[in-house]
Amino acid sequence: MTVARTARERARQEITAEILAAGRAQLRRVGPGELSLRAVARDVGMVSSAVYRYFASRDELLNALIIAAYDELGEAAEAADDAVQDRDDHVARWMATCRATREWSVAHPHDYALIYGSPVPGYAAPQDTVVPATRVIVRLVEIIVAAHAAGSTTAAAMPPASAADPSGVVADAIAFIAERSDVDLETLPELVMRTLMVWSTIFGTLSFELFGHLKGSVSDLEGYFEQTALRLAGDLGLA
Amino acid sequence: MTVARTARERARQEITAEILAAGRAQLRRVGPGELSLRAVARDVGMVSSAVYRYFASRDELLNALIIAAYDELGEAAEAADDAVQDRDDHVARWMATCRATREWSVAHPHDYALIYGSPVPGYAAPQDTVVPATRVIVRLVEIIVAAHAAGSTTAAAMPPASAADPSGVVADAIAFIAERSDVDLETLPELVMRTLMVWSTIFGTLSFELFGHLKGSVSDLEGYFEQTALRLAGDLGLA
DNA sequence: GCCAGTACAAGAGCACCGCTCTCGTTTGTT
DNA sequence: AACAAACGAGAGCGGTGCTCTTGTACTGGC
Repeated sequence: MTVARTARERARQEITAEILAAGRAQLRRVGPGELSLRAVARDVGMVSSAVYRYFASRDELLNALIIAAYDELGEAAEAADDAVQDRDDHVARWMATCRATREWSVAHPHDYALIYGSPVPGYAAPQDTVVPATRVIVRLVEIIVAAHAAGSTTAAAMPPASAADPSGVVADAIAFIAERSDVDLETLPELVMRTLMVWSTIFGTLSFELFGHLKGSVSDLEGYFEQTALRLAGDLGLA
Repeated sequence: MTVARTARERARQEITAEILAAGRAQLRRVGPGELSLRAVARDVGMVSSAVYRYFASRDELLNALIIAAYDELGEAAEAADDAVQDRDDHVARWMATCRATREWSVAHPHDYALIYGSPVPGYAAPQDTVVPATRVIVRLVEIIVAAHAAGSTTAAAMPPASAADPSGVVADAIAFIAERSDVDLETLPELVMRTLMVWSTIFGTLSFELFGHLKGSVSDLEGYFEQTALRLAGDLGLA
């Protein structure tokens, strides 16, 4: 896989990694919109045109950085869940995963903006970002499913009287999960609906925090996120 | 207020409005990051340096566009609520306001990205954006308060057993509302907490939709938003 | 071991960007 | 009428993404 045959191939891999690292370093200082390919080139001691041997355009470089950011965030979230001793304490696992997600986001605001802010390249995210982008939500779904399999309250599985059956709008999401795991959620459309909503709430909350929309309304941002995550766990029936 | 004394002042107002309009027109084609002050100048038949007589920098122009976008969105949301005949049908008012918010956002994706995407200028949003930015949430709070004053179920006013008292983290938000209206929510911290969460869910959902994060999970985006808004109304006790 | 062929880094250059400065001209005030 | 302020145009600076050309170092086949 990562075996580098010739010296040239090895060098190519190393330099590609160096450019990527310089890009990530620059993202610690400036936002995605201000990230300059020329500046990255300078940081690695190259002339700007040389970088084009490794990335066809600035957008392609940004795309690689997007994938790296998704992977790092997914890694952090999964590690936090894995670290929970009692695998049956689903609330603890949920909170650990949520906390890790926020902590990574707060620590890497520009990376967060890169993946969850307004898309800078085109509108269509390239296909190769899909898998790394799903790591956090896939893990969250695993926790939710485990909790419900263990007999957590099915309160969240019942739609409110006023709302229509969500089967139609969540069909794609159910298929999405079915493709990626052996979990079949077809009999729990309301739970899937709630999961999508909770997912939106988590990243809506983080976007609000990181983009400054909570300024003036919430000062204890960590405490607010904690309270939010707790209520979301309750909404999902993670007793 | 808008009375223009001299011809020069009148011209200044008109040209400022022209520049702003050209900027908004450009936002229909490109995103905030690609908005070019020089292109805006060309559109209004000026040389780029002349624009600096009206806006000190590109960021200041963007800031004016942000305020305009906030105001347009707030206007759309308020108009939708005002159009509901039965003022006591709080669910109808809630849904109308939510729908209008989504409709404006979908119709103006670049304006949406400008105000709810990653902030392009600095980190601190200038003070003069605060008031227009609050129009939607202030209206939503009015509906929620009206519903609870009318005796809607107080289910949402009770925190789940597992979650701590949210009074601490929502204190600023309560003060924020108290400053802007004669509503006192100090006795309903859980409702305020839920309102903040719901607010995050709405814009988290819209950001996910507009920034492409629901691609592959939800195809009927309008239906999904509708179902989401209905459940949020339920969560808030808008019986 | 030599020789194509190829990957590579560097440099010049293009069009565009935000922004500054200067220079006449127009407008409003005294 | 005289002065000052506001204004539009132009040139120019340093920066950007990207392309093209040029010379060089490496690689695989003979």
